[in-house]
Amino acid sequence: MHSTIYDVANKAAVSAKTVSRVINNSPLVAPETRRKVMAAIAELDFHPDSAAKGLRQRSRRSVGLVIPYGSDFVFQDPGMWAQASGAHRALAERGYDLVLAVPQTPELVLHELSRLTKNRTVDGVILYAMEGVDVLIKEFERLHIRYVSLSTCYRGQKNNFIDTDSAHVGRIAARYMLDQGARRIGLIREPMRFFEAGKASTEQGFRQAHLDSGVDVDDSLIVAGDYSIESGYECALKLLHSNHAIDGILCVSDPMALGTLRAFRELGLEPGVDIDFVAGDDFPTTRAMWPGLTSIRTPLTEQGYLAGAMIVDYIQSGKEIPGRVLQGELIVRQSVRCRK
Amino acid sequence: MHSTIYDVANKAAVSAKTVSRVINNSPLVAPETRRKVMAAIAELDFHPDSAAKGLRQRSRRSVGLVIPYGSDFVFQDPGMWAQASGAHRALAERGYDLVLAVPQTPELVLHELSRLTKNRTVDGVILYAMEGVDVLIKEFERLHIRYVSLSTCYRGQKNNFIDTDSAHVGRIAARYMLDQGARRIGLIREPMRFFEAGKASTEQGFRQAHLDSGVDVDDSLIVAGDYSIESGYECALKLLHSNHAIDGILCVSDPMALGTLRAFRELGLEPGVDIDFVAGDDFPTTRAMWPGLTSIRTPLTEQGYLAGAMIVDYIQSGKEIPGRVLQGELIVRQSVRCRK
DNA sequence: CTGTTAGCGCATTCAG
DNA sequence: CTGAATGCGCTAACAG
Repeated sequence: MHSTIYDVANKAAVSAKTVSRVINNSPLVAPETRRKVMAAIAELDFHPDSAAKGLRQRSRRSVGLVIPYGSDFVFQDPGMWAQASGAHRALAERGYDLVLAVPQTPELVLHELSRLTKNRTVDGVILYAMEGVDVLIKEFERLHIRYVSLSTCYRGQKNNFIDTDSAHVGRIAARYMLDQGARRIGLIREPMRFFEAGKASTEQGFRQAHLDSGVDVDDSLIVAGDYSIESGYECALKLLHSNHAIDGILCVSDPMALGTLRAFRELGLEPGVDIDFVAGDDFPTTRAMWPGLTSIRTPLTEQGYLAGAMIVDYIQSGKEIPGRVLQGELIVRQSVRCRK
Repeated sequence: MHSTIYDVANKAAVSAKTVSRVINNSPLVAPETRRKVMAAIAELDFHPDSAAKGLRQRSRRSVGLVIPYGSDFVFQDPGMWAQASGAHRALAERGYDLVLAVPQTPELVLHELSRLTKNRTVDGVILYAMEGVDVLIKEFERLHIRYVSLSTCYRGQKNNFIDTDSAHVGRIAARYMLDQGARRIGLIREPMRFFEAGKASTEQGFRQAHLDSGVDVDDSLIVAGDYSIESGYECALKLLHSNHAIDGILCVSDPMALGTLRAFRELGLEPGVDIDFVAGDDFPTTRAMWPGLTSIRTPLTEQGYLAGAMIVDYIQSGKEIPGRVLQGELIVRQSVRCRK
């Protein structure tokens, strides 16, 4: 039913090895021979068996994308999909397939990774760095599992990661709001222990911006959400109902920004009119729902793309690659009032 | 570096075949032998090579998920994630990996599928049925590519699909609105030529409900969106700005519902107070952003799950499986007024 | 219950 | 430039 390299060799009246050379683009084939072989391949609709090839070449040409927090989280966070999208594209361009691995509990992560890598289903993995992965990474290094992490896995990590600079966006967003005249800004930040402890948080940049502007930070105006819409809603209500007069809110993620907008709506507040607001992520959902929101744009798709490119480099070269840190930017629209 | 089945056999002082039996859970192994082999496996940290196994057994234990419309669409539609999530879980439970295939253009779909299936990277595929796939399906059948489609690919398809009944939800949603006293309902429906031509649309159910209630349908109140937030916004504005007095809006998808809510907000309309509204999909985004919306809930995660289960059945049995149609339901909350 | 033989489909020697 | 032999790691088919 499926034809093999020998069928092609027979039809083209050459040896199997010659066919092999043709399909692997070896230059050591006479043009005429190549033509004959190509014709036979087309005629038989021959596709080299990836398992046989992988067995021989010890490479599966595929990469696992591992997200250690269960389907519900993965499949609902748009940021994760942006990263996955970028990774998929980089891999596809390089001839690698993307295998999704979504362990249902954190305990299963290492098991899943062992399976995928040790049985050579994949040549390497891209993994989402969250609190707790540092212990896994030690295992990976011991086991020579090739990985690239999205964000850093442990303090001082030098290689094999693509990170985004949270402190930077916190700083530029807060500075902008302060420059426009806001004085009491509420911050809805990422969860307290989501990333590894060494990673600079949005809050650090937020505080730095205040320091730079000579404005005091009120600790009670800093609250941490869990990236969900609900938590954005609750954090915003908490800030808005506190008896401190809030000037504006800076919210670091898109779903949480949506929750904040719900709180605004319920309280009859219009962002850019009654209160300053900087939203996170700048994803289509919020952008299209509330046009004109000034937002933080983090290059998540690019992060995924670079991670895909990096893991392939690593796999093919065998050499670890220095990590990279990406900078987000502030997209200024109309939700922060100018009162200078 | 990696140990093989022979290393294990040596250490356990048995033959390779016996090791093979142990790792494949054959009952034909003495308990004591099994114990010895297991110990050797653990000691050597042995994992059978998936390529070698696949080559021998002619099965890769993986399934492709093919979405023929490019990354941008795929990675942004929450309904797609829900389906992907369900499919992933079903496959994981059955020991199959999920390989993502996202051809960047419709023309590349067949090529991508050929590659994945003919070179045996995957044992079968789950594919998203959209207009145009019917020609692909003929190819698949000719090539014996095993597939299960999400929704039907061509009129009269009997096997290998998991569909959802659009007409049904259109009918129950419209009937409910009519029962509550709405008389001029705008419908924001799915794109006109998104699914195969034979598939009953929401509009058909919508019309049937009107027929059942003896209420005339005004054709100008039926508009088709493209599943995006923007199109929901534009469709809603079109309906609301028409000089027909609109009672309510029925919107079949969640992102379009979000766009509709933006239109409501801009016009100062409160759903459930100033206008009736039934939203689509009932995804977290809209549900958490606007609590209290009466919504259509389509079991998309279940659809993906069943598709994953079905493709594995098909792969393992070699027999085509009769298709299934899933019914959505109406989740009644507070966005439709009762005026009886 | 266990072992031997052979070969899945391809690519790597090493010769021509 | 081309081909013959050999084996990647595993498991069917057959013995015992």
